[in-house]
Amino acid sequence: MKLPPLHATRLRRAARHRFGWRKLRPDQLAAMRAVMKRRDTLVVLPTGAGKSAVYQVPATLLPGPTVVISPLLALQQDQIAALNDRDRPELRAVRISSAESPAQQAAALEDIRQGRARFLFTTPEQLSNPDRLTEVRALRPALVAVDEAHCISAWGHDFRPDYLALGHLIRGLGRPPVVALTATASPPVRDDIIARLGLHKPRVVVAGLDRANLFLEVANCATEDYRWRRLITLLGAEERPGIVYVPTRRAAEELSARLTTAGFAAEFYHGGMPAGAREELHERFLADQVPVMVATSAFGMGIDKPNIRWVVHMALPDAPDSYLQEIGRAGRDGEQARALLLWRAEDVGLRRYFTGGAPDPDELRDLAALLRSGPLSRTALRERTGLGARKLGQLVALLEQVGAATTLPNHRLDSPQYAPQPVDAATAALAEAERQQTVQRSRTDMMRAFAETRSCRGQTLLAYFGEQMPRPCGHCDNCHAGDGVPGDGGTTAAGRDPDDTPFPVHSSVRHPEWGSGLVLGYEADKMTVLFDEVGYKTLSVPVVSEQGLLVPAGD
DNA sequence: CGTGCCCGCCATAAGGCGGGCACGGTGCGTTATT
Repeated sequence: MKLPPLHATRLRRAARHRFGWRKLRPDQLAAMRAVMKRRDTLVVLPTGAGKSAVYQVPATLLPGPTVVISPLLALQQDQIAALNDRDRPELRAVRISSAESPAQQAAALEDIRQGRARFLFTTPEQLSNPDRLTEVRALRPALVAVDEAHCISAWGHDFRPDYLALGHLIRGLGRPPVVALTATASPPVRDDIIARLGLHKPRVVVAGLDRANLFLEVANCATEDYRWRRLITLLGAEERPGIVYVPTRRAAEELSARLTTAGFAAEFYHGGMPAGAREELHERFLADQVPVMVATSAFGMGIDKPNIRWVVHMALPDAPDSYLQEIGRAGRDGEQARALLLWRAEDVGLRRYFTGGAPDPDELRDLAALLRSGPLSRTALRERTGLGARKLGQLVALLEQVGAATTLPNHRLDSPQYAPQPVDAATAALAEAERQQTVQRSRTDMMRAFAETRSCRGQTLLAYFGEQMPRPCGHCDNCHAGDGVPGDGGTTAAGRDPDDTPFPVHSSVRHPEWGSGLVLGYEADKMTVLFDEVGYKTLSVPVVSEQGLLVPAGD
């Protein structure tokens, strides 16, 4: 027997009366109900599917303010404006960040305290200040919403180290229930989010990864010139606006200039531009004043625009995670949209570079030894070791993961009580770095496999995310070329015999060489398995069956 | 890992070529200076 839909009526009423949303989709409602029951929740929904609603509607019903942790100040700005435009005190949002003066920050806290505002937007960096944490804790938040939660996994290791500590920081807030939200999270990223935030038996809601109105297309480009001509062909045929993703800042500037010269008005956007210019471009794009945006991956997070007609990639992305997120910005209005990937084998080199090489064991050892001499600030460590901030961050993160370093509340770094000897710490950290890089490389391998596959791209992409699609998607180039027409159920991939799937999806298996792994999915005669140590692998089902390569493993 | 650029080399001369080298993404916050 199913229990009656607790809270559903209240949630629907709040959505309608306070936000003007007449309908809630089942996945939204399921997530909201979990939040209402004070249960930790992880929500994976595409941009524009009403992710924000999942925390905003329950927030208006809970007895206390909601702390929203969101990675980008520009993104927060839009979300705050959207809430405050409704001009209802129970929806008012304030913010604490480096963009506010101390007086403004005090006023924001006071507004929450007095019940004049319900949402407090902030960053992990703010909360990592102990005084700040105490102030926010004193507000007795009823809910913590972590927006763009995949950043924990993507940025935590070195880029924004405070993301790594977010779980501890939330505990420091008195550990209210947590709802984590993201548009793309493959199984290991989900696990990472759950582990790092310390979510307790979370309700996981995943929906809408397949986008039927998005046509997926890939072209392997033998030359740079061919890549350019394919782009021009699309620009000549399609409406505006659209986004062209390029791998480097320089490429963004050069390509937009070249396009403009060729008669296709375009702007460029990347992380090296002044904040003011970025903000202005962002707004102009939203206002339909930028027909073609040529950008690095800096552009797009939180872009909530319904009418983007196409997204072109001028290089192989680093992983299907980023790819899905970037193409997911197209066709949010439900109208037809295109995702075209123009790639070359040479693109992989840049990805290799960004993945990074092996850290220096001597540097690791010396750093571990230095930490044993007592707590030191990052600045002091930089001076003593001569390492740059980025590199030091990487090494410290690795040492933390092997128990040879710890961050104190005052931000100083210290050696834990039972830390391993520096030499052993270095060895362990090196192994950990290798494992991380192997997994990251395997993600790029999967991106390349997606680009090279001759079977349904929708199925291939979803298999990576551990979602089964029973039939070919019908909205990719390979489906349209005739392999596996959807709906007839009788040919190739669509007509797979259940006997051809020797292990259930999401079951654990063991490989003699690669160790334990998780079956993510099947498409055509291939199966995708995510191994703990070596990352993603695609195996031939007949070979696995004939040679008994995999055996079931306990969880 | 791959690309693009500079430099020097060779030597009928001019331009072509090889070696060497720099560069390559994502942003919070703080602080010193205009």
